[in-house]
Amino acid sequence: MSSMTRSDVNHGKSVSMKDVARVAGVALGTVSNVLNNPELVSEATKARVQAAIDSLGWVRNESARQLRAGRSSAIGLVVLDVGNPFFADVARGAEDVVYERGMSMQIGNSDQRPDREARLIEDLEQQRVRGVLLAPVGDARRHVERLNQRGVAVVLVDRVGDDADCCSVAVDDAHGARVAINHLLDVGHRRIALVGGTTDLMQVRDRRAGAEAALTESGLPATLLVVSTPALDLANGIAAAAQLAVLPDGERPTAVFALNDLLAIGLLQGFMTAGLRVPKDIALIGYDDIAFAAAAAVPLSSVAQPRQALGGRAAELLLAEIDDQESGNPHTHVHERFAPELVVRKSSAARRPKD
Amino acid sequence: MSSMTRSDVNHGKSVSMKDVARVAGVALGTVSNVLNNPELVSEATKARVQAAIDSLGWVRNESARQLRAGRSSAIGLVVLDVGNPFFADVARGAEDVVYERGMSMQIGNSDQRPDREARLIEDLEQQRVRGVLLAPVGDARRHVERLNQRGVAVVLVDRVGDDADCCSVAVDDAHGARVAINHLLDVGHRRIALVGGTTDLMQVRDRRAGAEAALTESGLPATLLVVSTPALDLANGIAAAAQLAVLPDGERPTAVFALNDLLAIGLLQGFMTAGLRVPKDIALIGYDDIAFAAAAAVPLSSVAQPRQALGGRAAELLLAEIDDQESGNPHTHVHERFAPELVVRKSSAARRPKD
DNA sequence: ACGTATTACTGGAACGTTTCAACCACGACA
DNA sequence: TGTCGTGGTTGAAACGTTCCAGTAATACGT
Repeated sequence: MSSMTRSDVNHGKSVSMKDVARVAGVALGTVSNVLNNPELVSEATKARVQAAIDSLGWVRNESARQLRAGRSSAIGLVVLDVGNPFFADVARGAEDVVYERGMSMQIGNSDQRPDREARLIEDLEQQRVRGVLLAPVGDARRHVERLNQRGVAVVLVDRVGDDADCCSVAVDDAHGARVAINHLLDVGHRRIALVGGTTDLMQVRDRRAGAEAALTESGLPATLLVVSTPALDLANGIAAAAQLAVLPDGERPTAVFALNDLLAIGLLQGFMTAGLRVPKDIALIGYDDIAFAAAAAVPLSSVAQPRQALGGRAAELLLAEIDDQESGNPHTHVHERFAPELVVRKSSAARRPKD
Repeated sequence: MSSMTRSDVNHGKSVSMKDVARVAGVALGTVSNVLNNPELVSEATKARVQAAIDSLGWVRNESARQLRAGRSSAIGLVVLDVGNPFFADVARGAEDVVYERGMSMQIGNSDQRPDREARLIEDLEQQRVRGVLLAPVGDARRHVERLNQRGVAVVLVDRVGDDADCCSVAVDDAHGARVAINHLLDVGHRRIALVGGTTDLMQVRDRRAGAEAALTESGLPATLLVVSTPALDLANGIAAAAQLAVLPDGERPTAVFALNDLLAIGLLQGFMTAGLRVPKDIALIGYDDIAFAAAAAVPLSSVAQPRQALGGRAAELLLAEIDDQESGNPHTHVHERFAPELVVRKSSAARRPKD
């Protein structure tokens, strides 16, 4: 029972730099220097300290480090739905940029619920993150103001933020919707449904507005049926399909513009089980062009967004603002807007004009 | 210039409880009591302190709190690929359980790279998380041992962990593969390909082993062609399809078992562009049964896993172990194994036995 | 031999919490 | 009248870092 292997070393209280210093026979400050300013320490002591660290299995305590520093080196990302590949890609794009700079990123999803969003932001504040990438549900100004006041930089993601006091990156949603609707009109549709979301989401408002504008601008005798859904996911797509499928043939829209691909894929599934054929009986176009869209039962036409670039650019803007803050440079907010691109696939194939 | 609105309040250094105490005219400890032991404080002071908090806009400093507490109230989740809906669902299941208990969860993805995995675990250690949910790439024993030694509980996710000193939740991968292969044999396939992954992933090893076992047990004169891919994602599926498509007709497998749905959907896409028809020219079956499988170009047969339950149960086990640790109870690791379920769809429809 | 740099290291303060022993006033009880 | 709780509050000591003003020792130029 007298042998002591590496594995019994750390069974008492957690080991601190003080312990390392004691074992290495140096002062606490020296240990700190080995870690943070190695050029100030002689090779010999460096080695001794390193040996002590290894033998004790010491691990830096991030809380203490942060407390002393007064701030963390992390940023937060708050998205509407991590389950949506769109946001997964945005997150990936942002993460790459953030890691590049040696910082870390904390992800949270609000599930489109304002209360959860508020709670997440509060948590991030308590953690003293340096910045927040926010894909807001509803009005973001409250959050932006609050965070700015605390010196936390904010970049709005997937949301034109020229009304708020912060940078933003977005894709021109109104334009995307306009293009989608024009395409449907082009191939001959006159009774179109727009499915998705509730108007507390800015994206939804913009896309609806774009769709309506396209319709009126066209001067064509076309109608737009708007179907709201509580969320923009597969399940709601399926439900909406059922709702549309029961309409009598002459009354049912001949094309559907879904406000995102999750909905579109759900609609597609719903139509298929209801015996409606896409695009023959009903055409379909989605939004986001997630990777699954091309592989859908009927390859899905969709409005493509540069997802990863969106996240990456957002992170870059955030880091730039943090840098400016740091160095005392004046910062002017920039609102970057990407252009969406229509990808036409089979789900909206040309229809012989019949009604 | 003498007026002072709420919004200039916090422009100097960050406000601390000491400031709150000063403004409220009480001792520091009293402020703390208002927050953590409100029943010890009179209503009058409680109100005064609260007012001070509001007017100063004080926000708790989580680092200081943690430093004092010696540990955080967070757990970490390390997954192989956040972009994969399988893990998104697992995360969701875990998150729900964790939040229920007032703790928080930090997600990281290793991208199937051992170095990234190690770095993530290191970060979590530095943050003094209470526990880690780990979907490991490669051998987890090293990590488990290290973390346990530090008093950090670990639960292995999607991985039978009876060889490691920790709890685990998993789905019986060998069984799932067996069922899939048996199904393909049943519908008449004799030249089968298995596509996916490299053997450093346990799931891959198990599924391959199960597939081989099914083949030999069947006693049928069937062959299994194994195609490795560096990752289990869409892109690799497409690449693998191209590789298979160029084989001469009599040599090409008549069915493919993809080790996950991402691959399967990629394969499907690849086959379609190569002019092969599923299931007529080549049948296809996936693994995971993610939501997109049913909506794929050809509805995808797949081996379903209880994804959310997996995550939820993992979190429960982790929290239970943490509780035991806390209360000094002895803890016995449990290895929970869920059963996968075959979902047959069109992509593996019966084939008229011809060769 | 003297001041002056330079290099390697030390010791202690500070960060913002939580916790805990001590204290005070005040009424109840003997 | 003294003693004992008791509800409300205080003050200070931790927690584990980083940072900075010193000190000690060595080398350098005059």
